Amino acid sequence: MQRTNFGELACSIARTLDVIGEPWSPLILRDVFVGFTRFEQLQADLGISRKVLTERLNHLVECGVLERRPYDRRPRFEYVLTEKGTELFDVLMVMVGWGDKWLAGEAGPPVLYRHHACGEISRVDLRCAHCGEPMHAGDIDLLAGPGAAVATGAPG
Amino acid sequence: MQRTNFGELACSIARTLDVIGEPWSPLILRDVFVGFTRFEQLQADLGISRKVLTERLNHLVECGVLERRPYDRRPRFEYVLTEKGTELFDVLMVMVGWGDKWLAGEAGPPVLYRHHACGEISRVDLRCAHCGEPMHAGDIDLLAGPGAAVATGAPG
DNA sequence: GCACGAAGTTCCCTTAAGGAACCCCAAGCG
DNA sequence: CGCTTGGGGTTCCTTAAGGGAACTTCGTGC
Repeated sequence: MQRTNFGELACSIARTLDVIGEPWSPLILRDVFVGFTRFEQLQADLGISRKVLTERLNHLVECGVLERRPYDRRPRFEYVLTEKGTELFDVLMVMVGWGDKWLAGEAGPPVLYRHHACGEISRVDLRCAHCGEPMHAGDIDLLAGPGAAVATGAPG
Repeated sequence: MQRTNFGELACSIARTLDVIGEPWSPLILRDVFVGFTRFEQLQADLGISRKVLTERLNHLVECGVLERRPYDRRPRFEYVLTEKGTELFDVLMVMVGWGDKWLAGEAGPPVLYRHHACGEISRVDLRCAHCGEPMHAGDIDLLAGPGAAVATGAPG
């Protein structure tokens, strides 16, 4: 599969996909966040091919999303989220919110989030960073930004 | 590439990936949102293979994220976001926020969002739907929910 | 010095993406 | 009526990526 490289597009969605758009990558980040930080743990939990897991981990480390660090005098390593990677978890939380609403069905959400600040079972909601009001697809206009390419198609 | 099917996992991230996890799907949704709603427009703007575009559109329609509807007496169709698809745009907005912050570089964001409610150029922020305080990776505990599988690995 | 276990590598097979050519169908036109 | 046009796909071939299992490497511990 000769896959197109999205990273060159003047589009932050495409660029983000270049980091976590490959199959398994979001699930790897989820597992690392949950506490499966070692190669064997990830491989066993996800059932991913060892070859692909190696590739994904290397890529995520190169992108600065994960950090590979030794945890033993023997050559043993664990993968931990960097600040950049931790912030990427926002994307996953929103995916969970959507999946819980539209795909969970009768059984209900497989996982619940308890919010530290209020102690309640809750979910994320998108708000405007400026005024704090809800901010969804219908609440915005798109404008060309400073990094817009000169003559490309759709923006992102 | 015999790709593993994520949809069966008791994990809302995996389930959401089953809908938009394949290459191009998020970019197709972005384009549809921006106004590229026809096959030829999407193909030309994205530079995607017609075969793959056909597959992706069919899948997104099957998943209830897009609706295919005629716009002419001739067999001409356009793809529009359903409510389910519109809400999925939340995920893309958060991806844009992260990409703008971590990947845009010197040039700055390629696209700006103006929020209708306040009229300002802004970005999304994740808040607790219950108390309204910020809600990010470090602000939550995970608990098993009603839809949790009995004996699987990491939750989602 | 031998087994062990984590962390990869290597190899082969299958399948998905790219890309270009081709097809179908309803108008529109002469 | 027959020809052309253009949107919306389909077909076919090539290439590369994922799956899976076997193999390697390197420090410990016994």
